[in-house]
Amino acid sequence: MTQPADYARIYAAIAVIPRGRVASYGEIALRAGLPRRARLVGYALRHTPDGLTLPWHRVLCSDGHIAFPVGSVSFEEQRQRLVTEGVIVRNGRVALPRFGMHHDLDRELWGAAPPCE
DNA sequence: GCTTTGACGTATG
DNA sequence: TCATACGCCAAAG
Repeated sequence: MTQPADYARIYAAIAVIPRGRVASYGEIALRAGLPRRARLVGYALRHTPDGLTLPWHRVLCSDGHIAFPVGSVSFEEQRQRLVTEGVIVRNGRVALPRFGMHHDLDRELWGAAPPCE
């Protein structure tokens, strides 16, 4: 069932994530029209074609933690890239309610300033 | 073709 | 918050 077009949509969905924002594997899968296929997103990222550059560091697990093992080179690189974009990473985790794409709705409700902190 | 392996996710205790 | 279990499914061997 999985076709080349599926991967294209996965890569496209990732490319759309705004700077300073993050999304989960599950969200990407959903946006790509592939519900419950978060693992496929992981596979797609692992095998990103040469020449295609993506904001892969903006993809996290559903609870906001970095998928790589803590301390691994990839982990550090992802954390660094996120911090560089202004995303707060604490203990290998990101506060999805604040940095997730879904947070856009809150802006309309609360304005520029977040309700807390 | 069957088994194992994941850059995952949800449920449950 | 941590752990364990199970669902998921394309690739790899």
